[in-house]
Amino acid sequence: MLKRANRVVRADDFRTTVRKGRRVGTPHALLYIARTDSGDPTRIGFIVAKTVGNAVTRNLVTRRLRSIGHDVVLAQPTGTDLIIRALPGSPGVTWTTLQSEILAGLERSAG
RNA sequence: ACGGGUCGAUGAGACGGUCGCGUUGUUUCCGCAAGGAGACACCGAGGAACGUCCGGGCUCCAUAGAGCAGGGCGGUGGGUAACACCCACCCGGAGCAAUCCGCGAGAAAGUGCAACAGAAAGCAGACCGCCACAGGCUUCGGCUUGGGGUAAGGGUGAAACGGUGGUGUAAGAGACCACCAGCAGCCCGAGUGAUCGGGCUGGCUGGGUAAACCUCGCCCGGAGCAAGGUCAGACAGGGAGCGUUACGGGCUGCUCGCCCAGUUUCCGGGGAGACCGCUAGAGGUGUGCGGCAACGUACAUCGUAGAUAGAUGACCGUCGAUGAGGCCGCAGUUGAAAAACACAGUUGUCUCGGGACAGAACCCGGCGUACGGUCGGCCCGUUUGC
Repeated sequence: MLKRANRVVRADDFRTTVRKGRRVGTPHALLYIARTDSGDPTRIGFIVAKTVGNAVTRNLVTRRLRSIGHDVVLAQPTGTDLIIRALPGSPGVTWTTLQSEILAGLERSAG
C-alpha cells in the first residue's frame, strides 16, 4: 500500500502528468510517467473508469495496482510521478501477470 | 411420508504466513511553530451498503391569512416523526385448504372511447324467424306481394337492456303472477367503522372504462451536507469618520473651504485550501407490562466505520459449505440358478472445480430490485399407523 505522501492527490497534478508525461502501453494498463525533482518523493495515481467494471471490480483492480505501486516506490523512492490507467480487460488477468506487465513497462521506459 | 403455503434466521467461508492502509488513544523522536515520522493498543462495509422511487430529521432561503395553478394519495379502524409503509378487519376474485391477489372513492353531473365478430354496441335496434290482416295464384297441402304487430327461438360477442316457471295472446312482451338476483327509500338488530343479518314499501332494471378527461375528499413552500458555518492568506473595489493649535502634497502668497495621500472602521471578493457540520440516533439487545397485531412503555444493559484521487486490503499456502465424475462393495430389483445393473440410495477411496449478489460518503424509516447456498418455526391437503 501507499502512504499519502506517495500518492497523486491533486487534479492539477493528474492533468500535468497525463498530458506531459511519457506514455507506455501494457496489455492491460496504460502508464503515464513524468520526471520530477530528484528530492521529491515518487508519487503514484490511479485511473479506473467505469468501463472496467462495477464498483466492486474497480475496487479490486485499484487495490492490486496500489500493491504494485508499493513495489515501485520501494525500487524508486524519489523523482517520478506515475499515473496508471486500468484498461477494460484488467479484472480478468491474474495478479502475477498484471504485476510483471507493469514492471516490464516501467523497465522499458527507464531503459 | 409426500406435496403445498407462510414467516423468519444466516450469508466479505475458516486458519496460518509475507507485505500494507484509515480513525482514535498512549508514547518516543524531529521541528521556534504549524506540523511530520515511528512504536504499541482498540476499532474498521451490507442484507441488500445497490437503485435513488417515496417519507422524515437536520441546514439555509422564503413566508400575515386564504385561494388559484401544479403534484400526490384514495375501503374501514389503528400504528408512526412521517409515508405511497406496516398491522388488523371489510368487500370482491382465485384455490379442496393453508393462503394469495386487487395500483379497492365516484360511471343515474357531464364529455370521450371500445378491435374482431354480429342485423344491431348505447335517447337501442330487427338479419333469420314467429303472427294475424288485405291482395294475387293454387293441384286446396300451400306459395307469394303489401303495409303492420312482436322479440319467445336461432346465430355473434367479454358484454345484446334481469333469470326460471306460469298466466295470457293472433304471435308475443314485467302486460300480469310466484320465487330468485339486483336497485332506491324507510325501519329493526350487531359492530368504533368499512360492512353484515333481517323486515316492509316502491318502480319493475337506468352495461364497461376514471392506470381517459373529469368530480369529490384529504395532504404538500423551495433547495439540498457540493446544505450551512468558521479560519488564515493572496488578488479588484466601494461607503463612512478623522485629516487639528503643532507634523505631507495640490487649488493658492495667507486663512477658511475643497481634493488627494495617509490612517481608523465597515462592506465586499471568481476559484483553490484547512477545520467544523460528522456520527449518541425516531439507536441496538434483554426482561416486565398494555395491545389480536403493527407498535407503545418502564427498567436494565451495550458502545458499534467515518474515508475525501476516497481506508477497511494484496498475494501465497493448508482446509472445505457444496457440486460433478470414476472405482470397489452393500442392500434392493429381475432370474430356478449362475449372473446382470436401467433407475434410486449408501460406506470407503480417487480426480476435477472451489463461494452468489455486491463496496459506506450527513443520518434515519420504508419500498423496489439482485443473490450461491445452509438452517429453523408455524399452518394446510392426501395417505398410513396408534
